Amino acid sequence: MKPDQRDFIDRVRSLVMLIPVGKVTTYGDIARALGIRKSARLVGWALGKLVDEHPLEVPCHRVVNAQGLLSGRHAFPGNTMAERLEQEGIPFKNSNQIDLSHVHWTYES
DNA sequence: CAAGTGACTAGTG
DNA sequence: CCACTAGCCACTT
Repeated sequence: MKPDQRDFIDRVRSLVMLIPVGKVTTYGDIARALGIRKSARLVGWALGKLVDEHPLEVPCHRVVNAQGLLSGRHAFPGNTMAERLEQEGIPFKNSNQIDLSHVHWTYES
């Protein structure tokens, strides 16, 4: 793997580690925090790598798309993503969509 | 090298 | 609210 890709993945990892328990953020929010607003797809790509490399220490399940849909649920075994969110008290609208309005966390400070 | 496909999003009608 | 689009870039075919 290329060094710049390695760096990108590591930067995504450090940002994902900041998401508080019981809160979630979106691919676009992470992309904005990295200064690459238009490349939200790459954040999803990086998360896929992270769930392979650090399935337990990086809370990749706390990242959903801008509509609250669990678009990454297939990268986890079985129903792990929804189970972890449920465990943390995230309010669901239905089986694969959460209610972002009360638990949406961002990097603005 | 060309074209299709995503863990995406904001804009437009 | 839904459908469609452009922009994005790694990866596969």
